[in-house]
Amino acid sequence: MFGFNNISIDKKSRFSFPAKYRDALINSNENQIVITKDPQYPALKVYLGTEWDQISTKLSSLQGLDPVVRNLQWTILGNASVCDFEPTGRMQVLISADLKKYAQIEEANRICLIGMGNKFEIWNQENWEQRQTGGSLATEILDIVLPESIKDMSF
Amino acid sequence: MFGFNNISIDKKSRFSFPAKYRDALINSNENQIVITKDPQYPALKVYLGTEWDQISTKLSSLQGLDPVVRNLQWTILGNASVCDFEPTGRMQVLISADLKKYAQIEEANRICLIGMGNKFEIWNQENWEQRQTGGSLATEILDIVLPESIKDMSF
DNA sequence: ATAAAAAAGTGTTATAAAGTGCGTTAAAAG
DNA sequence: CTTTTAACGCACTTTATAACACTTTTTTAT
Repeated sequence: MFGFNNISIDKKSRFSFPAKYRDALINSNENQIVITKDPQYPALKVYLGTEWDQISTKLSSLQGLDPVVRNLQWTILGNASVCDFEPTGRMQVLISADLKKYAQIEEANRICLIGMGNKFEIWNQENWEQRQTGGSLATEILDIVLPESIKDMSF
Repeated sequence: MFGFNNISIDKKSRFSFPAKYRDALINSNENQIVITKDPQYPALKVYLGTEWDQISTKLSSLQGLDPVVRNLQWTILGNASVCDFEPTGRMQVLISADLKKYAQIEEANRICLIGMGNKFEIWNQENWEQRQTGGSLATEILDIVLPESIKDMSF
């Protein structure tokens, strides 16, 4: 599941997955979708249920007394929103007010949904364009020294 | 059980778990909830009964001559408040005056309840926002050299 | 020590807000 | 032109919270 999509969100903050992903979603047998914060950019990550189970299990098991680990746990686990998901239906997903704020899509009625294979990202249109043209964003968080325990994880 | 929730506490210092966690709580078959102090931050930890049994058993079994271990035992075990909990009911939990003070939510009528998988955290709203945006808090306790005995525990 | 008063804890209900589902219209694709 | 997809609007359902009433415990005064 790849590619760029500019889609609408309704008054109740729901978006629906583009129909082109339906078959893949049905085949992957998912009934849950998880949205959470991207730890580095003002964007959201969208995981399928089984993918999320793996990531969250791994991340929760790490030593939480390490402040870098704890920060990642807060960001990723502490902001995750799990939704029931029916790929045969309308494939709608709600974005919480909190996550909208983080991704700077509070006011927007359109968002960018980027297919990244087994996960998606949600971006504010302007931020996405700026990244694509090589610009950097004010809120980037890049200079973290990662502990060994999370070096082999891909979020 | 994941995610951020801004919820109210009533005049009697009770909060109720968001309904979205009900199914998970019923399935986990819990009838007790334990609230205690977070050893590093001005926040509270909320454990399910069975999870608490494991943590508290493990922690109490550690030898208490090491001052770091002793401090963790005091903080976590010595401040735990066990409540009966009925997931089919209103899912209400009382926060003691002492714990409210520790988490700096004495005056607040709203708190942040953060789902971290198998446990929750309770934060004062301002502190949580500050942590999320990378700020540090005055009361943080970070520079601990951990003894081997607790390196494999995740609280 | 007892009774009254105050405080703390528990439970119920009503109302507004948030979330969900579904039909219709509009737009795009084949 | 027909079919599919996306967007919108409305109605229904669920949830959150504040207000209130009642019970139990603790404190205070006699």
